[in-house]
Amino acid sequence: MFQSEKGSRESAYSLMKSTITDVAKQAGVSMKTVSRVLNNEPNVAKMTRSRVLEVAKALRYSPNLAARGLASSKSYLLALLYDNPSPNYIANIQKGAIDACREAGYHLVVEPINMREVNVGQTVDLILERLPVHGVILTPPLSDDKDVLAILRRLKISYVPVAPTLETGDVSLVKMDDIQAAYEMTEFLIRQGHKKLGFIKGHPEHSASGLRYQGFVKAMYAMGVDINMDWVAEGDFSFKSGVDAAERLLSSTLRPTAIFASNDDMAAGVVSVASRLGLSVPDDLSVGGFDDTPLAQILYPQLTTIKQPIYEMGYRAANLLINPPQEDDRQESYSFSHKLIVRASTSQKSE
Amino acid sequence: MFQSEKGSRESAYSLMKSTITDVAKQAGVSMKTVSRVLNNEPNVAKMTRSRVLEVAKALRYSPNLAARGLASSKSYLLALLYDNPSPNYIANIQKGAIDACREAGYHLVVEPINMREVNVGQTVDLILERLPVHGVILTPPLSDDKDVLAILRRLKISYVPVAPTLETGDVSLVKMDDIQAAYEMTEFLIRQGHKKLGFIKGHPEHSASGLRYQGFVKAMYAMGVDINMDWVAEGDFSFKSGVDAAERLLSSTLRPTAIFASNDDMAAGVVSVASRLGLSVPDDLSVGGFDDTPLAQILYPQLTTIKQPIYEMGYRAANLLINPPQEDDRQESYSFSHKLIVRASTSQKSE
DNA sequence: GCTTGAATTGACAGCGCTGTCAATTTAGTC
DNA sequence: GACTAAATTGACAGCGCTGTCAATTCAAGC
Repeated sequence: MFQSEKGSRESAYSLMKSTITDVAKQAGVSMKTVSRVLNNEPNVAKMTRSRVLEVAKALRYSPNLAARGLASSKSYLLALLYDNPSPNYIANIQKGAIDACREAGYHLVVEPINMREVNVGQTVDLILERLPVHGVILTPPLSDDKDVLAILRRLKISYVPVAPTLETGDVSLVKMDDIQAAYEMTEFLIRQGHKKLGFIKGHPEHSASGLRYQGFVKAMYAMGVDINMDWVAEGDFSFKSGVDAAERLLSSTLRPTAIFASNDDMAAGVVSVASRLGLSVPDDLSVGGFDDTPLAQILYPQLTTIKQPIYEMGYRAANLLINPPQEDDRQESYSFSHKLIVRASTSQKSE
Repeated sequence: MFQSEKGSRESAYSLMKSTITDVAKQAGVSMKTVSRVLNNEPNVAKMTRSRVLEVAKALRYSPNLAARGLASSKSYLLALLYDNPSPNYIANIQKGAIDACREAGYHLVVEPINMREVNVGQTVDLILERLPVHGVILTPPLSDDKDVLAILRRLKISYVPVAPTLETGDVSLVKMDDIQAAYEMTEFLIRQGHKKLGFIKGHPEHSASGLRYQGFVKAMYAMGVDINMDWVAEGDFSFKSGVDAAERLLSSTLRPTAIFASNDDMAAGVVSVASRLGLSVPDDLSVGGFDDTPLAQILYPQLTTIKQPIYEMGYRAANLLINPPQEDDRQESYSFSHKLIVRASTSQKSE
């Protein structure tokens, strides 16, 4: 029983890749039982289970993903589909997802998708038909892309959209409350004594843009402060667009005393324009951002901003794919909490 | 011959995953021949090849990665191992690698490795034993990690280190010329009339740090400018360390008129300290960075810096793994060219 | 002890593909 | 045309694992 056919595996086991057969022989059970143990299937006697586990450990056995995938048509692979928002956003989602994967022996395949391409659908189709992934994580703005969603459903691949606008109801999703977060930032600025508030919107195709604007409007309304549409500018989340918007908002003689930009990059643009115009931040102008990217702490002055639970969303998204909740305790959406981070770019309005 | 056993595949082929058997039947050849065509193996008649290709296309056939992997012990998977340098660096390497992968039907699995962990080796070992990757891309500082390299060799997994210090000779690597790049920046600053040059080193564990410093020293020497060791500071590539270093360098009455920081984040720290001290950049102090991260253009003033060929290195690294050069045209290392980008943070020294 | 159903285990086929090697066809020579 | 070597093709096994389903063991009840 302790004899292995394939040469002196015992003496050199630490250098060889052992198979499920090796473990089975050593443990004196069938391959199938080993398989059961390794997959946490029920109906294995406790004794047997622990013996197998022991042998597997001793042999440093680790299952071959390809073989598993072929036999079970599971792949232990998750895909992260993204279309380049900030590297920072992706890096964080990615880190969260990978940590969840690692706990479960899964791996993450990353696939950037260029949505400005002609055949986004075809690209996604090709990637996913070839790669037998277990599930897909979608980041904005892909979370709302009809074509992609349709393909995923057609291929019967489960997916979790991160921060989508549409809640289809048939699939779990992870999100944060952009409206509430923007509300809090706006409320904070107003409580600091600001009445002349400017706002810079994000990229029109990102669903978060609309939500953050909604939060701004809602707070202004709730706090009884008028919105001056001259102080609401379009942006696209880029630094450059923040600069452009700020130039418009700050050039007029009647300018806002605080500007809330829909993300940190644009807020950086505002700060930059302000210094060029000789305006002191925060003395002459308070600036609020959104995201809490590393940038927020690198700028001078450091940005007051909203810390998004990006890592957490990535982690949970992967987790939902790996351990899909049972029907009865499935939630439609999993919401994660943000945090208002007050730094030096905002201050009490001095009358 | 046009009859498929598995039901009406023809009528619904666009919705079904077709197998190599389907293609073989349709094309009237054996599975093996189809396999040959799909893998670009030699010894297939041209006619046959094109016919198979046609059928495959019509059937929208795409091979099952798991099955392929199992049968050939290739996996069509590349792994990117990294230990969190800047998200930006990773994002770029990743993008380059993925583009190369996509051209060849490969996919990229990303695996962050925390080098401060106790058992880095074991972690890597586990990941790679489980996941049958075709090759591994190593980013600094993993490129120089003895344990990791040893494991890779033991598992007989080919790898390409990005910007390693050690050139072992038995493996191809991609790099840029950090010494030359730092030389150019230093030379540039000197030619701008600066004689009082400060330098901030990078993280001691990253090989690039030493190289960049070497370039600085070499240029100073070549241009006949003395190095004042009081103006050479240790850093660790973080913004914070740039701030600390700058505070030291700029606090003394006899301060440098230009500071070359080993990366953009630290340069940002310098700029930040300068503004706080009321020094104008570039009038009172020129600042040079390294990397050309997005940050470089967001800062005010925008940074003069070195643009690294990060994307290109990622692309080539993946490419080298997918299409290993033949012995006779194999190069030991593939070097990519950087570029000095002059922006607003440096200026002619006014006497 | 014997029966019965539940718990546990194993035999075996086969996932979709490629490696091996033998069979067949083609081209080249005399 | 016969013969040989080269080019092309195919039959078949098997990669390492899991699903299916049948076999075996166990515990409980009479």
